[in-house]
Amino acid sequence: MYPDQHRFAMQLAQLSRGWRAELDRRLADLDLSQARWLVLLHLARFDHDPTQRELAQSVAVEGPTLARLLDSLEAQGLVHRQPAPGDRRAKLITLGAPARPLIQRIEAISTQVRQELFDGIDEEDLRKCQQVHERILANLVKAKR
Amino acid sequence: MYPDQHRFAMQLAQLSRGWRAELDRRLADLDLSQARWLVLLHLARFDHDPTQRELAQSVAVEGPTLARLLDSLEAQGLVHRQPAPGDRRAKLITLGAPARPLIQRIEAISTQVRQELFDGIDEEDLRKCQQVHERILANLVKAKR
DNA sequence: GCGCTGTGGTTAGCTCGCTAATAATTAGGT
DNA sequence: ACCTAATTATTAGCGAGCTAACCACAGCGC
Repeated sequence: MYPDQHRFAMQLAQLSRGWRAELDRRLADLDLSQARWLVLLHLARFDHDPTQRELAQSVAVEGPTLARLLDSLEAQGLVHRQPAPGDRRAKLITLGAPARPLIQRIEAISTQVRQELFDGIDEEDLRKCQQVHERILANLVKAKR
Repeated sequence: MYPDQHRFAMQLAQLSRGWRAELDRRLADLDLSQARWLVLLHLARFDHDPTQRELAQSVAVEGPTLARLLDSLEAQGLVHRQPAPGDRRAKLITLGAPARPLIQRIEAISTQVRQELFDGIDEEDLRKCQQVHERILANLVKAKR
């Protein structure tokens, strides 16, 4: 048991906030905050038009959080909500035409940031780190019950 | 270059949110959200009464964020703001008497959570993971300029 | 001593996460 | 067929982070 474990959670919070802030900074001229960008990317990666529920799970966010993001994305004309055939409760989310070119730029910028932030980190260590994260996430699920 | 790096930031966000939520859940009966708890812990670890500035840096939070947290902690009688001798702008933050027993319980619970979440993770991997985090934080500072 | 610049703290207002409660609809059990 | 359960999305409201703008005071140069 080494002594710095109690810093772990704080490190996580700091990292997460800092990473997001840096992205926000570079995406500022696109009128897109990171939360909205993330929705677009996930949406673009689906091979079919997802329901809000599916999209929310993919982005790892709760329903209401996504709903509000979609409100603003829809207002910008970047996505559309369409009635889902076969289930009148659900809505399918589709990418609006103006979103396509944006997504290219977003993908480029986020990749760029990622590369800068991973600079000097051994790839093997990075992979291990992600495994640690996965494990903690799994433990988190266990803890909840 | 392996393909899952783009998940890293999302993993971070999910972890950070999940960890905090789990702590919140277990600390609910103390009338303390995790942000406030964290302030108390940092405060307790100082060897002198810090100014708000010092405390904010320790907690890794901006000034205004801390100010509001202190408002509510002070309202609960858990901390006090006292004029700093020698600088009439600054205020020293001191622990209120009712905070002492709370801190014991908080420390116990957070240690407990930490142990559960680290379950099954090799200590060496964990350390490596923290080093990766540190490096990214450092790169983040570089990126900002 | 006087004014400029910098620093500590607060206020106001934004984003984005959450839960709880609601409405509409679907699915299941009897 | 019908009543109850569960599911989809939304609304309302809270917590916690941030920046920008502000005041009060410190520190410095001249």
